[in-house]
Amino acid sequence: MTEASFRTQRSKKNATAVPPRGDKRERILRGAIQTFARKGFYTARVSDIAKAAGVADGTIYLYFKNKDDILVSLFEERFDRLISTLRRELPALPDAVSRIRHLISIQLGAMESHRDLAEVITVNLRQSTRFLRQYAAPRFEEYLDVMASVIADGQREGSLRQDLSPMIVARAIFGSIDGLTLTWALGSAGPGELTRAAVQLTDVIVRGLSA
Amino acid sequence: MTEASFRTQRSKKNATAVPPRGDKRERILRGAIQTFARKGFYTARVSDIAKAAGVADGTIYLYFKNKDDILVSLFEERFDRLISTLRRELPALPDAVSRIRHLISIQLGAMESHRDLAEVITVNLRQSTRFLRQYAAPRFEEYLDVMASVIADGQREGSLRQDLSPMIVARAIFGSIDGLTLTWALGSAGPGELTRAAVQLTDVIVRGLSA
Amino acid sequence: MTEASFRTQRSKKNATAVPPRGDKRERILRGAIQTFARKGFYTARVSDIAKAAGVADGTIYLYFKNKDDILVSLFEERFDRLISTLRRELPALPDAVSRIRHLISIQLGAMESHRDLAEVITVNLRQSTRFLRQYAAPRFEEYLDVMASVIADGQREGSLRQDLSPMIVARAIFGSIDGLTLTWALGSAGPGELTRAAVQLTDVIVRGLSA
Amino acid sequence: MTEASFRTQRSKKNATAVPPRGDKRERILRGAIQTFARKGFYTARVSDIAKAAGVADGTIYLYFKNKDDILVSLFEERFDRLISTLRRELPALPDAVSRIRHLISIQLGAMESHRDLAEVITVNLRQSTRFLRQYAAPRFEEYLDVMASVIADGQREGSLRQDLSPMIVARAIFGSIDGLTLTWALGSAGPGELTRAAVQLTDVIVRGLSA
DNA sequence: AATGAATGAGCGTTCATTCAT
DNA sequence: GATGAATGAACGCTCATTCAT
Repeated sequence: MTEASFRTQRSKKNATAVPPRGDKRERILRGAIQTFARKGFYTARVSDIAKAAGVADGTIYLYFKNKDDILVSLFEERFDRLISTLRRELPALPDAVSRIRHLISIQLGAMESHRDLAEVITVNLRQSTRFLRQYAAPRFEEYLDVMASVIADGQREGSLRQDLSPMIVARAIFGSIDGLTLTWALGSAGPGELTRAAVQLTDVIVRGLSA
Repeated sequence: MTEASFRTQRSKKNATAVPPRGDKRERILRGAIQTFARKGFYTARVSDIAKAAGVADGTIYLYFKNKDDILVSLFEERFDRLISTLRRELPALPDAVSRIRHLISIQLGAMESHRDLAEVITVNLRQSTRFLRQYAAPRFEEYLDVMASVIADGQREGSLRQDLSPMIVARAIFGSIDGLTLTWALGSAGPGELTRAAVQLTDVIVRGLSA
Repeated sequence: MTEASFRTQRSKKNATAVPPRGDKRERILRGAIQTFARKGFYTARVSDIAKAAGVADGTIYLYFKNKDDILVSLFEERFDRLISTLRRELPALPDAVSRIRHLISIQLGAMESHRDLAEVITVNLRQSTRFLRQYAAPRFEEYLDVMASVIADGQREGSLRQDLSPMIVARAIFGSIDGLTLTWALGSAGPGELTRAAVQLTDVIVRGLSA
Repeated sequence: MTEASFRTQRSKKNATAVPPRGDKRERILRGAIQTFARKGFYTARVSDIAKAAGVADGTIYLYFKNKDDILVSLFEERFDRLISTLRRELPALPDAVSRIRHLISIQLGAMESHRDLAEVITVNLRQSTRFLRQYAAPRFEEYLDVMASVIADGQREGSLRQDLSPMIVARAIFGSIDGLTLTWALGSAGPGELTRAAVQLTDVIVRGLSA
């Protein structure tokens, strides 16, 4: 991954000029998740991904601009789903506390049911500072904003302490979720283990934030 | 980085048979921190590190087995310092709450005063799952153990809630610190910003954990 | 050439997993013969071979495991031809003396018509004792066995002296052929010079061995 | 070994400007023989030779111009001894046949009592055609001349067949000796095995050459 | 003279990407 | 669209050689 490559790669909205029809794109993404999770972004060869996806090496370049673009697209698409799920579901909940509860549960639940993806997001995404800064950070910021506004709402409601910066709290919450996910993904994960951790985490956070 | 290389590389305590005298080793480590922080582990060329350290390319191999070994040594040595600082200072403190406070402050303080190192540890270290699993995890575990035993002590003392798993709490706390560090290192960090965040974080955690 | 590499490199029958179709492999072998003959195995760069073969550097690695494997394959394939030629043709001849005559003539003839190959076999193959011992020796032994059994047959027939060890004689004959080839390949070889030498050599040997 | 390096390296009669006193030079040569025999010229590192000789790496360059020069000097000095021994002893013998006998016995005897040197001469010397052509060939020619003149003398005496080219015979004899030495050096050499082979070889050659 | 830490040119090999089929 | 053989730039590492001590 050329450091410089991040700067320009997303200049075209869609990396693929005319995305050909079919499930191949999705198969490649799945193959990439699997391969990145197993070997890491840099150690994974494009041909490994092709093999995992059951396509020829060259086919990948019909759907993605280059290797970086696979990771970027992966992150973009999966993360977008998470954000829109949250945007759709959170408003339906009555108060800040239940929203925080839901938010943590959604994120940890998503990770628990897609372990490979969890590894890719918690581990592989952090390939380089520049990648994070130039590509991931903005989208990540968006996610943190969702969190922060839940906190801010709660402060306005009066249910949460008002002496805290919503953004700092959001970062800390995100970090704690990420930390749990990471250690879970790395360890010999028992099923449901992550969900159980979620309950305790939520509990601590909610109590720590309550007015 | 060969995935397999982690398995054996640290078999000898010291990668360099007879580390020649001098400050060169330290200069190389510093050059590596700087270079990894700027470009990421994989994108950093060994010759970049050499240039940053002001030595010839070949000199690096007098002090380190290979490129991997630089990262590993980096992590090992800097992390060891953190752990031993904690092991030395924590017992002097009177109760669990002040120990948690100190622990968070030490870790965030260390990061704030060594921003490049912070980047390397929060970002570059996560190069591959296998790296984490095979090399970093054990040492990381050691660190979490220190945290967990502070929590467990507090539970025995009666100052902390007893319905929480110390290990889960430790992971979450570590994650939240790591998350703050990451966003700080990536952002345009104002001086003291991290320290300020630390206060709020500590406050939430302590309140969340209190009996 | 790692000394150790000979031990395992031939573990798979065919170094190339799925040798792609085409004449490229043969072109590379020819380029290698030319290059090794001109510069010697160690001094020849892989890129020299590629250039001589008219392929890209990387292409070589589609057909050969590594540089060593080129030399090994070269030797293996060309030597095998010689051995099977002998195995096919010798039995047709009526007596030991004519077989010896033919054998010498075949070997020297093969060398005379492939001067570069002659150089590679007489000179470059002797890169290291370990190479000879671990790889070349067995195949070489096979060749000597063919020779030795011709001698032994002659002794049984009664046409050759019986007070000599067939294997020692085979080694000496091989050496004398090799010596002539070497000096011929190194010198300013007149055409037919080697063939003329062959006649004299044969004559001496046959007379020296006759009962 | 740069191919080009042979051309110029011997331009100064003595590679070492002022050969410093002492046994170091000899120790280095012995270390080199041992190391070359074990690992081959190219695979042997200069530091290996230094270790075998019990001197520092840099010391080698006080006695030899470079790595090539070690091999060249080795060959030169040891071969010179052989040639002068022959030049001294052969004239004392009464006839061509006993001279041939002695010559073979001297050469094989020298090899048998210095196995490492035998390996170096039969194997390592053949590093590259250019080395042989530019450096070894002349001295080698000198040796062959000694042999050839013994043959020519015998032909003039009438004891040897006159229909053979003395030079071709010399090459073949040298080759046969070399072949025996090589297989002996590579194999699990029993003591005296080479001497025994010598008797048979001599016998065949003498009979083959007799008028 | 002797040392051995330091140097840096040089090369084998990998692998993302291309393109003829 | 799909393929996969071919490409060649790029880089980690080695090791002969130098030179300050």
